[in-house]
Amino acid sequence: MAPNVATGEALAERLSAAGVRPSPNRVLVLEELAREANDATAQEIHRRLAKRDRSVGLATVYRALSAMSEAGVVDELPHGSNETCYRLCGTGHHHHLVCESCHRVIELPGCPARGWIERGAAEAGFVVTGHRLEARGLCADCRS
Amino acid sequence: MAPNVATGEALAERLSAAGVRPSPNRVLVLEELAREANDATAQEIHRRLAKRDRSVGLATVYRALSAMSEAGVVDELPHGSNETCYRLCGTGHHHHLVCESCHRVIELPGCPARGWIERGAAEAGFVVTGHRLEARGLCADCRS
DNA sequence: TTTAGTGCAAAAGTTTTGCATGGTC
DNA sequence: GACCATGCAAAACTTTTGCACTAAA
Repeated sequence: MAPNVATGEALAERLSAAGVRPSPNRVLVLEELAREANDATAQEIHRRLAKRDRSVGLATVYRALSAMSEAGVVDELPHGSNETCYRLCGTGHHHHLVCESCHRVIELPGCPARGWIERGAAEAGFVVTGHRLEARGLCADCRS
Repeated sequence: MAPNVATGEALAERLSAAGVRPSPNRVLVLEELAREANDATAQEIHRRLAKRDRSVGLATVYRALSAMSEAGVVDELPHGSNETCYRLCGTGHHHHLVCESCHRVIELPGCPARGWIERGAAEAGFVVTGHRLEARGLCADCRS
């Protein structure tokens, strides 16, 4: 089954709501991301769209992801490598558990870190603007 | 004052202990990192060494940082941008609070996330191999 | 008519690799 | 000699930018 069932229209609305004009290409990029349960790079999305005869210029893919990430429509998951991964996630505050081997992504809802960070930050005279928590592991499939 | 007072010898020992042969160039790179309270990229280290007439080939800097990071001697802090930052940190488990404006780095000792991750992972059938938590904020200086 | 979006090619920037050389065990 | 570390230059890649063109408000 499709990992993230969402029509183009629903996704377009999501863009509008976030203040990003839902141009055809942006919706295509977001659709492609919605078909992927895990994460994907700009290059991957570009390649996949091309394979489906929905080719979108690479620069446009980058610009689209950038805009959507800025607007909070997609998450940026920079897990270590030198390419940026993107994912279409749930809307609540959550963190990620990523399989090191197959890149499967699990959302962990909630957060254990907020208060802890605030306390440490106050001590150091910092004002916290955000945080990211990412866990690595091996999924059941990749362990066997 | 030097942010991280450490002689070349002490650093060399640290490398040996981690199973990285303390070649002169590796020690130079590590020394340069020790002079920096916050974080630095491979390019920065390369540039700074050159300025101090201790020039080390760029490829060597990359290879050194790679090896030391692998061995756990230095931390890799991939905070978003497309360049990798490195830092010479304390040895205990800790996380980082980074100033968005000046890149000042504070270590927050301890960890609020371990148990929480383990619980979520067990539910999803994952085995956890590690995690990273990074907080962003503004330091006192940058707020004024 | 004015603005925003797009494709293409070129540019910029970081990181990696190949290879020849020199040092070390 | 075998192995590791190194420098240099070239390559590989990802991402950004400039520019001309098109579609849309």
